[in-house]
Formats: sequence, C-alpha cells, structure tokens
Amino acid sequence: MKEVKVRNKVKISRINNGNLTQTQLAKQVGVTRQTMNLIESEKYNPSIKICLLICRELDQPLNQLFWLED
Amino acid sequence: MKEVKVRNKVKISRINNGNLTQTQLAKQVGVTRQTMNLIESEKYNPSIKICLLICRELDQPLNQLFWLED
DNA sequence: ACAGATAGTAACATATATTTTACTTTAGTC
DNA sequence: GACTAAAGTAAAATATATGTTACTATCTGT
Repeated sequence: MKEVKVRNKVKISRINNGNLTQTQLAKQVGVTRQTMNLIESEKYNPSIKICLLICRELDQPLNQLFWLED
Repeated sequence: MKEVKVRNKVKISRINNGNLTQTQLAKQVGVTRQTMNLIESEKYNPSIKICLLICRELDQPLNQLFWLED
C-alpha cells in the first residue's frame, strides 16, 4: 500500500471524518471546491466564519483544526 | 459602582487581561484600532490570522474567544 | 493503456476585510 | 462646564478572500 504523508489538519480531518472529498466538504460548508483546496494547501488566510463552518462539518473544535503549533 | 453589561468575549478578555485599551491591543496585534473595534462590535468577519494574533496577545485559545455558542 | 473521478492550479471578476482619515460620542477628572 | 482619553462610527481607498471558468495532473479500477 502507498505511503502518503499528509500535513494539513483540515485534510486529515476531512479524510478521517467519513473520507469526504474536497468537493463534498466544500458543498457542505457552502464554499467552492477551489476555496477548500486553497485552505487545505494553506495558500491563504480564510475568514473565521468559514473556519467555524468547516469545524462544524468535521465535528472538531477550532483549536484542533486551526491552532498554530502542531 | 456602575453596572456594565459586556457581551463580546474579545472585549471581556481585553479588559480582564491587563485592562488594555482597544488602541493598545490593536497595536500589539498589528491592526488598526478601527479594525479591533469592528471585531469587538461583531460588525464583520475577521480572518483566522487576526483571530490567532488576538488569542496570542490575550493568552486565550481560539475556542474561548471565537467559538459560536456562549 | 484507457476512462472517470479527484485534486492541484491559474486568470480574471467580484465581494468584502482592512486601512486611512476624520468626525462624534461617552465617561472620567478638574 | 471645560478638558482629555477612550470608544463608536463613517466614507473612501486599498488589499485580499472568495467565486467562476477552465485547464492540467494524479490516482484508481477495468
């Protein structure tokens, strides 16, 4: 089986929580797939509102998905 | 002594944590006073980055200051 | 190897957060 | 009441998040 190294916490949580696709999670959250992709890639700085919606969908607290230290 | 009802969690924490002024906290965080004021007034939707900086200055976790339910 | 699904990006348009400047209001002190 | 510090706002300019469209890359099953 293939070795996959995943850093991003949102991505990890998305996969662990029902193994959703980016598209599915994006739809549930109410953003575009591209936005979800950029957030997972840490290409920018989402609004707290979107962070909260992601947390709600993935059933995780804010600190778990968006805190600084690993 | 005067009865003051404060709802906003950032404001509460700012006052409890060294009794900072909006101007002082804004400077420490690195945003303008107006931005701090709008965040405390919940007039808009700040970026996660600013939320994290506020949490760092006020020594609080994200969930404490920016979670939905009271 | 091919086909379909998923993920990674990019350019451009749009919405909105954030800054800058400035005015008003409120609370405290003399 | 006058003076000052702090807070609440507002309009306009700027920066940047988000959406739209579309193209490419990567993986998975046949």
